Amino acid sequence: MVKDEAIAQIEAVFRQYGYDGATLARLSQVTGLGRASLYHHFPAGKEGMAKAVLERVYGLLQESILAPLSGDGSPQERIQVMCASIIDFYNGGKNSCFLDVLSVGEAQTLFHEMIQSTLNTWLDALSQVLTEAGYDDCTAHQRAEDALIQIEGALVLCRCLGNTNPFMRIMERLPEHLLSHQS
Amino acid sequence: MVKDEAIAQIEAVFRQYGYDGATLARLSQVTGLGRASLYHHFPAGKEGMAKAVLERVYGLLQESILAPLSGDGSPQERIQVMCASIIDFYNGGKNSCFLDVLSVGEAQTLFHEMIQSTLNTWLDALSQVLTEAGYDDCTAHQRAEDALIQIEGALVLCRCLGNTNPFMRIMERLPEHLLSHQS
DNA sequence: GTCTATACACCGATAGAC
DNA sequence: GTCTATCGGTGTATAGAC
Repeated sequence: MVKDEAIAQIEAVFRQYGYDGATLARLSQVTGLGRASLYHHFPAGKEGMAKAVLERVYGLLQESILAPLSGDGSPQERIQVMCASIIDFYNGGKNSCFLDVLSVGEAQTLFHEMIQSTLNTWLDALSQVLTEAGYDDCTAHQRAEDALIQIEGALVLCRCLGNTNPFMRIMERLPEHLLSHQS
Repeated sequence: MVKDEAIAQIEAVFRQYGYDGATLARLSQVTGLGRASLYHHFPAGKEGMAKAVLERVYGLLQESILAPLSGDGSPQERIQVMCASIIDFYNGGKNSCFLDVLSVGEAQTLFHEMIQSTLNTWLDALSQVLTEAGYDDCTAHQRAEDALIQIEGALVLCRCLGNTNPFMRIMERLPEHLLSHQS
C-alpha cells in the first residue's frame, strides 16, 4: 500500500521533531501529499497520524523484535537476533525512539496508554525469555528493564552528543550482559 | 533575585512540554508575568529563556552534582553524595532531563553545542573520579558513560511507564555498579 | 516593570472544485 | 484522491501607555 510508505515517512518526522514540532507543512513536504490529501488519508488529522505511526511501531516491534524471541534456538541466540533487529530499527543509533519523543508534553496525555502498553509488551517478552534462560521472575524482570533503560538512555546520549558510539557499544554487549552470571 | 525564581519555573515548563510545547502563554501563566513582561526580562524571547535555563542547569550541575565529586572523602563516598544530589535534581524520577527534551527538533539546532558540552562536562568529572579510584582511562570513561546512559534511560522509562521505580532502582545501585570489580 | 492592544506568520483543519 | 482557497485560532514578538 502507498499509505504504508507515507506512514513510514511521517514516523521519521515525528521521531526527529517530536509531536509539536511535526507540523503539517513538514509532514506534507516529506510525504509529497498536500495538506488536504493528508486529511483524506488520516481524517483524524495529526493525532490520527501519530496513532497510525504508533500502530506501525507496535507492529514492527512484534514482527522484527519480539517474534524472534519466541522462535527457535537457545535464549542466547534469540536475544542476539533481537539485538540485531534493534540496531536496524534505530538505524544504528541515528534515530530517536518514537515512544520517547511522543511521551513529552501534551502528546503524552494523548498517547500515554499506547506508549505504556507497547513498552510493557516489550518488557514482558524479554522477561519471558530470561525466565526460560533460568532466571527467577524478579531477576528476569529487572534485567529486561535494565535492557530497555540502556537502549533508551544510549539513544538519548547519541542524540545529545551527536555520535552513535554509545548505542553501538551498549548493543554489542547487551546479549552477554543479559545472560551473565552476576547480580 | 526574582528572576532566578522565574527561570526555575520556566525550566519546569520546558522539562514537561519540550521546547515547541512550551508556549509563551504557558510560560506567562506559570511565572505570573505577562507576555510583555517576559520579553522585558528576556529580550531574546523564548530562545533566550531556554538559554537562561540551560545556564542555570549547568550551574546546578556544577554546584550540586559535580562539586561533591572533587571534594573530600573516598571516591565511594563522593559518588554517593553525587547520587543523592541527582535524585534530588530529578525529583526522584518525576522530572525529565532538560538536556533530553531540548535535544529534539529545531531546539537541537539551536542548543546542540551547549547540550553537548554540558553532558561532556559531566562525563569528564565522573570519569576523573573513577580514574582516581584506580580504573584505567578507558574503563573509567566507559563507566561514566554507562552511568549517564542509565540515568537518562531510566528517566525515559519512568516518563513512559508513569512510575518512578526504574529511576530509583538504578540510582540505588549506581555507586556499587560504578565501583564494582567486574568488566 | 507591567499592562493592553495589536501585528503578522503559521498552526491545524475544512470546503468545494476537479 | 488531489488541488486551491480559506477559516478560526494561536504562535511569537512588539509598541506604547502607565
